[in-house]
Amino acid sequence: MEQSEAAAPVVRQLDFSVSYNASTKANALAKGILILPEHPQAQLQSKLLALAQSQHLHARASSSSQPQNKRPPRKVPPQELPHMVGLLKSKPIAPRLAHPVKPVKTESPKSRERCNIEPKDSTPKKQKQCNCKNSRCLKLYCECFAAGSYCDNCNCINCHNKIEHEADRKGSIDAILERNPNAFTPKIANSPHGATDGGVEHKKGCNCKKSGCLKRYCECFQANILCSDKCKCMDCKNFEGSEEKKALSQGHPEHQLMSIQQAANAAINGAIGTPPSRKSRNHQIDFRETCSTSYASCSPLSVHVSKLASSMTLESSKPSYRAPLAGILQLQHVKDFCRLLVEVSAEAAKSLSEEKKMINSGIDVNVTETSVASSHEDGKGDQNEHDSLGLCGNQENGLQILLSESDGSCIRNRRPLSPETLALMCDEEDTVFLSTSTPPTTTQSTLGLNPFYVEQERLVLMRFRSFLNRLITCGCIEETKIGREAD
DNA sequence: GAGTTTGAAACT
DNA sequence: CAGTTTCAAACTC
Repeated sequence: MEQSEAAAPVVRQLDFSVSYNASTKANALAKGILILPEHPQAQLQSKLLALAQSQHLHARASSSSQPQNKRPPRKVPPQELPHMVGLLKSKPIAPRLAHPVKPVKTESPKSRERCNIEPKDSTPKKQKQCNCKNSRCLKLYCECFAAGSYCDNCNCINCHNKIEHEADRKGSIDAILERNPNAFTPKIANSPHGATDGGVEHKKGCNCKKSGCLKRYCECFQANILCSDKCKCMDCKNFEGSEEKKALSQGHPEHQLMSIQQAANAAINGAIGTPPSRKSRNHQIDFRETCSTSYASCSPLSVHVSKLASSMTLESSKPSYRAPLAGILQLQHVKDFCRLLVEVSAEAAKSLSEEKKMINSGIDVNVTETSVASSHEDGKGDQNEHDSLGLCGNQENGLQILLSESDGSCIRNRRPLSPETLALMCDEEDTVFLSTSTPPTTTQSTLGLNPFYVEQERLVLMRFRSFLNRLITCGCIEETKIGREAD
C-alpha cells in the first residue's frame, strides 16, 4: 500500500531511541525501521530539541561568561569507573595526607567557578575544575574525581587524579567502592513517582538543614531538581509551589530557566495525571505537607493554577486541586497523536510525490501544494487531530473557537503567558521551520537534505506545533475554569 | 580575595 | 549507626 510505504520514514524518524550512525543502522534495519541516509532522523530530533531548548540555551549563552574553548582531551565517564575498578586485583587504601606542600596558584578559582553554572546531572557536559588542596583529588570531595574524570586545567594542589598517578587513583577508587559500591553512579535518576519532581530525583536525597534547599549547597537544588521522599532535609523550600522558590526564580533569570526546565520535565508526567507521591516525615518541617498543590502542579501549563492553589492552601487545610490537563490528556491521546503524525507524513509524502510527478510532466501544481498545506493547517486536519485526541471534549463553546485557531495567536493575545508556557510554545523559533517552506535550495540538496523530506518534515513539525498550541489552550481554559470554581 | 557557611564525605 | 572531623564548594563581605 502506498500510504504505509510513505509512512515508514516517519516511523523511523520518530523513533528517537535510535541514533543515526553506522552501528545503529543495522539495528534499525533489524527492527524493520527504514533508514534513509539523505534524511537522517537526527535532523528532526535536533530540531525538536532545539525547539524545546532554544530559549533555555539562548539565555544561558548570554548569562554565562565561561570560555567555551577549553576542551579536556579525554574524560572517563562515571559509569566507567566501577568497570575499571573491577579489573583491579589489589586494594590499596589511599592514606590521608597531613598537609601537602602547596604549589603556587596562578588563577582565581572563584571567578571561574561562579561562571560554572552547569547543573550537576548524570551527563555532565562541561568539565568541572576543582580546587582541591588536601584530598589529592582522590576522594569524592573532588568534583572531577567524583564525576569519574581526570583533573584537567584544574586549580588543585598535589593532584593525583591524573593519568600519571593511575595506580594511586585506582587504589582510591577501589577503596571508595568498597565503602559504597554506588559511589560513582549518577546521583540523579528517573523518578519512580514521575510528577513528583519533574521526572528525575536525587537517588540518595539531600540532608540540608539551613539552606532551605534553595542554595547550591543542596545537591538537589544544584542538580536542578525538586527534593523528594528520599531527602532528609529540614525546612525544605525546594518543592513545586514553594513561594520562596518562586521568589527566587522570579529574581534570577538563571533560576527562571531552571524552573522552565523543571516544568518541562514535569510536563510529560504531570500532564497525563500521574499520581503524585508525598513526602511524609514527622521529624521534619515539611512545607509540602501543608501545600498539597505542590506535586500535582507539575505541568508547565499549570503554573498559574499552582500559584492560585498555593495561596488557597494557606487558607484551607485541605485544598482540592487538580492539574488543568488532568483527565484531558491521556496516554492514549499521545499514542493517537503519534499515529496522526505518521498519517500526516504519509499524506504529505503522497501529495508531494504526486506534485513531483506533475512538475515532471510540466503541470502547474500550485493548487495542489496549497491544498496539501492547508489541509494540515486547519479544516480537515484540525478536525482529524481534535477527534483523535478527544481533547477538551468537555469544554464549552469558547474552547471550540479557540481550537479553530491554527497558530494559537489568540491565546497569546488573550493575556501574558508564563515563561514556562512560552518556553513550550517556542513560537519565536517558528521562523526556523517556516524558513524551510521556502523552495529548497541546491545547498540543501548538496548537504543531503532531500527537498522532498524537508517539506514532509515541515508539515509534520507544523502539526506538532499546532498540537502543542492546542494543548496549551486546553490548559489555559481548564485553569480559568478551576480559578472560577475556586472563587 | 579573605573569611564564613554549608553539607557531603570520611572517619571514629 | 551516630557523632565528629575533614573537605571543598558556595556564599558573603
